Parts: sequence; structure tokens; C-alpha cells
Amino acid sequence: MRRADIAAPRPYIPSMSRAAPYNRETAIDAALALFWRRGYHATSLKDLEGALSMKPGSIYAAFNSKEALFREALQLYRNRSEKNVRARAKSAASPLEALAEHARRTGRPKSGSPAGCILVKTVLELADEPSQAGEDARTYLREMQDLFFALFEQARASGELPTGADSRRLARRFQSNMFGLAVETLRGSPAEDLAALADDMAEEVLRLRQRQ
Amino acid sequence: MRRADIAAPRPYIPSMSRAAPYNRETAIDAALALFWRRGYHATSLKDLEGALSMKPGSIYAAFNSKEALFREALQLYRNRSEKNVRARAKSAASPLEALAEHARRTGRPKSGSPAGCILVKTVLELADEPSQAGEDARTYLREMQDLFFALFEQARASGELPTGADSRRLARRFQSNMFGLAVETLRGSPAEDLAALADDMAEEVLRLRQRQ
DNA sequence: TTTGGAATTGAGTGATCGCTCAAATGCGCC
DNA sequence: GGCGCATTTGAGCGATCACTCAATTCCAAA
Repeated sequence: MRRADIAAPRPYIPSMSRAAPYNRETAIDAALALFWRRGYHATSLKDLEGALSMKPGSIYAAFNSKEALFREALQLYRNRSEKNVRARAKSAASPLEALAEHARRTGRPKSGSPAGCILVKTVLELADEPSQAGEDARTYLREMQDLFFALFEQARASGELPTGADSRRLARRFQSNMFGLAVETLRGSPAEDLAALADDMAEEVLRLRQRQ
Repeated sequence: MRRADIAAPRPYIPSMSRAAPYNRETAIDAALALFWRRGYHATSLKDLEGALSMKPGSIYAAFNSKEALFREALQLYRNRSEKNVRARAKSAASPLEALAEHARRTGRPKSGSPAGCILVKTVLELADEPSQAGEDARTYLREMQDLFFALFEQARASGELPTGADSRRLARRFQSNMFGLAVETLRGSPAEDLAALADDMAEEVLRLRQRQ
């Protein structure tokens, strides 16, 4: 909002010399961690200043708006998730084994990451307000489901699943199970209960195999 | 915050005569609907004024704080949920049938209610900030799980389930499934996909029956 | 009819929000 | 060495936040 009156020049009061230029990837990473824990609305610019070690002018110069930064954080999360799923698919003995392993890992959160899934949190937090970020989160969840679908299709193609199996329905159910796990981690389920839940879900996937 | 200076008496400007006294249950109901859709942080006092048809002074006189009102809304939700589950248990042919029906209903949200589950939303939104409301939501989810546990125990006692069945594990899994459905309704799954998911979950419960 | 007090009002409080912008810094290039 | 410009700063903007409180209304009781 441009000032209507002509203000006196404001004295600049440097505290220290100017900060080193920010690293974009590092900044987005820090923003992701913060938004993931606090959610969108409960994270203020002041919080972001601290996490990114950037002042408001710099944050807005680099990212344009709080929501734009949030969207970049969501995208980083989505890209990492996809990378993880693809890497797992590559190293697993079979598509169903990859899905089972994904379930087990989801039920054993790493101590270094915030709990749950930021896409799930965002979809719930922004469900009632039209926003680009909310739209992004829904899109990314659909894309994650597509990854699961592709794995179930591979399992069909390879004979691991019967040709009559409904890959879309299986993918939908599998993702819903992952949503359940995400909520469980945030409601504070004991680690062993969470792991047991995840193992049950993994077992369910493996039980889909055709007997050979 | 008491005024430091002695201010002139403020002229009172009535718009209409004083509002009729509020109805506490109606007010909490309206607050529940609003918090359920918008979430805690994204709901302002201004929003609550509109939904409750009360002015700030009255809201604070009646409820003490925004969080206290939110907690009452959560409690109302929890009590209604328990009532629904108990009523269903009473009218169902068997405990497992009651649980199956609960799953089906959860996957077919009523058009008059906001989507999903406010307890799940709250647990996710307030996961990172210590608050009474967050604690309440976690407690109420545990209590809901206890209801499911009691039903699985009844199924064991009646022979509907084998005596070796682990009711706690089953209740935990069942609730996690309901969490998945809650997220699905908020991510905008098509009604038929949601219903199909819920039906699959219901079928799983019924498949637990011992063959008679 | 009068009075006391419960209930409501709504302007306003101090704080915080997302964001802007003039001033200053510092680096690369000439 | 000087200059141009990209980048950073941080006070401060207009708006909104949760909440307060003196003034008023209105009802029940005396």
C-alpha cells in the first residue's frame, strides 16, 4: 500500500553487516519443516523470519507472498515423496513388496521429520477456503495415488495380482490407509501401536498376491 | 486491560432494542458448525459473532474465551458421536454389524453437516501447539476408540468373533480406517468412491465373523 | 411503580498480522 | 577506485486479531 503522504527518509539502523545471500532450496526446506509442524494459518511471518533467517523484505522479494512460499514447500514435499516411492519401487523385489514397504515406513516416522503428512494437514486445514495452496495439496494427493495405482498395475502386468484386480480401487484404499496412519502419528499413538497398524496394512497388501 | 487515563463516558448508540437472551445449546451448535468447517485458527471472533448472533461482550460473558467455546463445541461433537454409535449398537443385529454400519454411514456424509471429523481436523491443526482443546480432541478420539473396542469385545463374548481375537488391535485398525475416510471426504473424493471405500471397510469387519 | 442486577452492546484496546519500501550494503564489472 | 545494481534491512503501514468494559436495556421481585 503506497503511502499517500511524503514521509521523511527513514534512518537505516544496521545491526550487523548485511546477511549472506539466502539459499533458495535451504529456505524452502526450512519453510517446509515449519509449515509441516505448525500448519499454514498458525505460522506467522515472524516465525518464518526466524526459520529462514531472512527479513520480511527479503522473504517477499524472493517468494512474493506467504502463500507462494507455502506452495513451494508443498511442492518440495511432493517431489521428495514421489522420489521416495519411485526409489522404493526400484529396489523392492516386486510392486506389492514396494507398497508393503511404503506402509511399514509410513508407520515408522523418522525422528528428524515432523509427524504425519503435510498434504493431509493442508487438505484438512484449507478445505473450506478456496486457495491455490489447497488446490495444490489435493492435486499432489491425486498424483501420489496415481503412483500407487501404477504399482498395482505393474503387479497385475507381472502376474503378482490377478488380471481381474481393480488397481484403482486398491490404490484408493491403500492411500486411505496411509491417511489413517498420518492421523495416527499426529494424535500421538504409541510407536509400537503405529508400527503394528502399518504392519497389518503391509500384510494386507501382500495377501493380495496370487498364490504361486 | 484497564484504561490508564480517565475517559469520558462513551455514548451508547443502540441500533435496535437489546437482543433476546441467547440459547446456550443453539450457540454452541452454531459454533460447532463454524469451527468444523473453518478450523480453529481460521475462525475469527467476527465469524463467531455472525454465526451465534452475539456480540463480543456477550460471547465472552457466556463462554470466557474463544478456546473455551471451541472446547464446548468439541465436547458437543463427541457426545453426539457417542450417542450415534450407542444407538447404532442398540439397533444393529450384532456388534460387528453395528461397526460395519458405522463405516458405511461414515462413508456417506449427510449433506447438512460439514465434511469429515472435527476431532481429526483439530488433532492435526493443533498437533504442534500445547492447548487444552488439542488435548480434549486427543482424549475424545481415545474415547471413541474405546467405544469401538467395547463393540469388538461384545462380538468376542457373543461368539461372533473367535475368543483369540485382539479387540484392541481391531478397534485401533477400525478407527484408523475411519480417519482415512474423514480425510477422503475433505480431499473431495467423489461420493461413489467414498461409499465404495466405506463398503470395503464394512465388508472387512463382517469377514471377521467366525463361520457358523 | 420502582429498583436491582443480569444480560447485551459495540466502540475501542493493545497486540499481531501480511506485506511495503526507502535506505543501506556489498559485489561484480569497467 | 568507482559505479551500478541486486539484495537485504527493519520500521512501519493498514487491517485484523482476541478480548474488555462503561453504558444501556429489560426483567423479576419487592
